Amino acid sequence: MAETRIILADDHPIFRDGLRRLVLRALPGSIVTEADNFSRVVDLANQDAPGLFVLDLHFPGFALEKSIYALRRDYPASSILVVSMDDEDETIERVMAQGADGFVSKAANPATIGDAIASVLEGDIVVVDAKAAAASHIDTDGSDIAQLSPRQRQILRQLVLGHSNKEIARELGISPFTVRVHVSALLKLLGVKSRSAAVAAAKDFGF
Amino acid sequence: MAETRIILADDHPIFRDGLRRLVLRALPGSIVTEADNFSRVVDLANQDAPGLFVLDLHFPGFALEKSIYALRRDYPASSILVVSMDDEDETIERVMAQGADGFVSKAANPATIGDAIASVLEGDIVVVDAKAAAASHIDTDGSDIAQLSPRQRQILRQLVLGHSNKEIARELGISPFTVRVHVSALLKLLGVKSRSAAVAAAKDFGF
DNA sequence: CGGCAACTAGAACGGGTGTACTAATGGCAG
DNA sequence: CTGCCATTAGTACACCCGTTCTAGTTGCCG
Repeated sequence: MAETRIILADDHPIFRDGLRRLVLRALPGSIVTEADNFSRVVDLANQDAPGLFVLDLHFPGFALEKSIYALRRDYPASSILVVSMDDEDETIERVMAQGADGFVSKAANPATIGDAIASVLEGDIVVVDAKAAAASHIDTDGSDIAQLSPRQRQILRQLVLGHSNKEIARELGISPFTVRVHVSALLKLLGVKSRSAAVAAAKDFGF
Repeated sequence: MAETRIILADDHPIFRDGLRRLVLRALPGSIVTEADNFSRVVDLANQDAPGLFVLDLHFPGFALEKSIYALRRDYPASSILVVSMDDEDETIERVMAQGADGFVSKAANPATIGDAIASVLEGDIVVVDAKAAAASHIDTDGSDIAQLSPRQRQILRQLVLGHSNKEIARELGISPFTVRVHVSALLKLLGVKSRSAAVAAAKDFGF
């Protein structure tokens, strides 16, 4: 719950984004900084030693047989978690032998990765290979959103843009009163009590 | 802007999540359904032929030399975009030769992938290899959020949970008046005009 | 120690939000 | 054709939100 600093390195923007979301979910209130190459990782760590490194296994400047060891030496108080596409047993062994605190396959489901992040920061040693990853049967969470009427989805999109009822009315060419009817119905369907919560729910789905 | 249906297939949950967000950004109002294996893709397409398939190159049940052709044949009106980690020239050639409408490297930055999705749906043929992907210099968008005070970040976390000022006050053990002061300051710093917009901004960052 | 920033609390005001009604229209399935 | 649902519009009411004040208390940096 503290102000843990976390340095996240991966050269694939989509993956980096996904990992940041996971970290912020697993460790609410933590401060995540990102890098897409190893020298940037070192820069960031020099500015302020993090509680945790979350590292991809293949990104510019990173060398398995050197980089983990270097971080271990220079930032002994920081935990190191490696997240990799390559989850061969041999690779995992080499990573752990270099002194990492954890290894997680990128094929693992989000909840599992989140748990691993939290555990490693607690001081545990964690290994999640492809077999332990488990097929995350696809979220039916979207079902709430999928069952909205077309107009309601349209309204929801406006809410996500932070628009007021008046602005939405102008945008869609209908009365503000009508907008309120739609919003009210929307909140009931999403099972939330305020438009802010509706925005949060929609954004969780990716809206 | 219509109600375009899109089927998204990838067996890596994090990547699938990221792609869904990209699709929903690139095509607001579209309806995205997901699959982590090819037979599920076919099931979904049979229920309702999509305007676009967004497919990973390696996932259970998918065979490059058969599956793209099969979709082309059974759903001739649907566009097909392949998104792959493997962005060798030879692989791209094989994918396009099978009749895909587009190919995008997973290393591409989100904006580029989003553009590709929109273009393919417009009927264009698009190829984005690793060289065209361009290093998406890391978003400093988070800077807005990074410069918040600890208390403000704490308040923001509460906003994202959809809590009212009264609830936040109870949660943090302070007066509702004080909460309003924090929220007001927060909105100014984030450059938004309402708490809903603040939630949207925070969620975009991954909060 | 003096000044600055963060956090706290409250008053006052204008406007926004959410619910509960009534009511009318158009479309589509049975 | 009839009933149901989505959409539209309005009224009324209670409550919440966001801004702008003033003002007191920390704690830290120079």
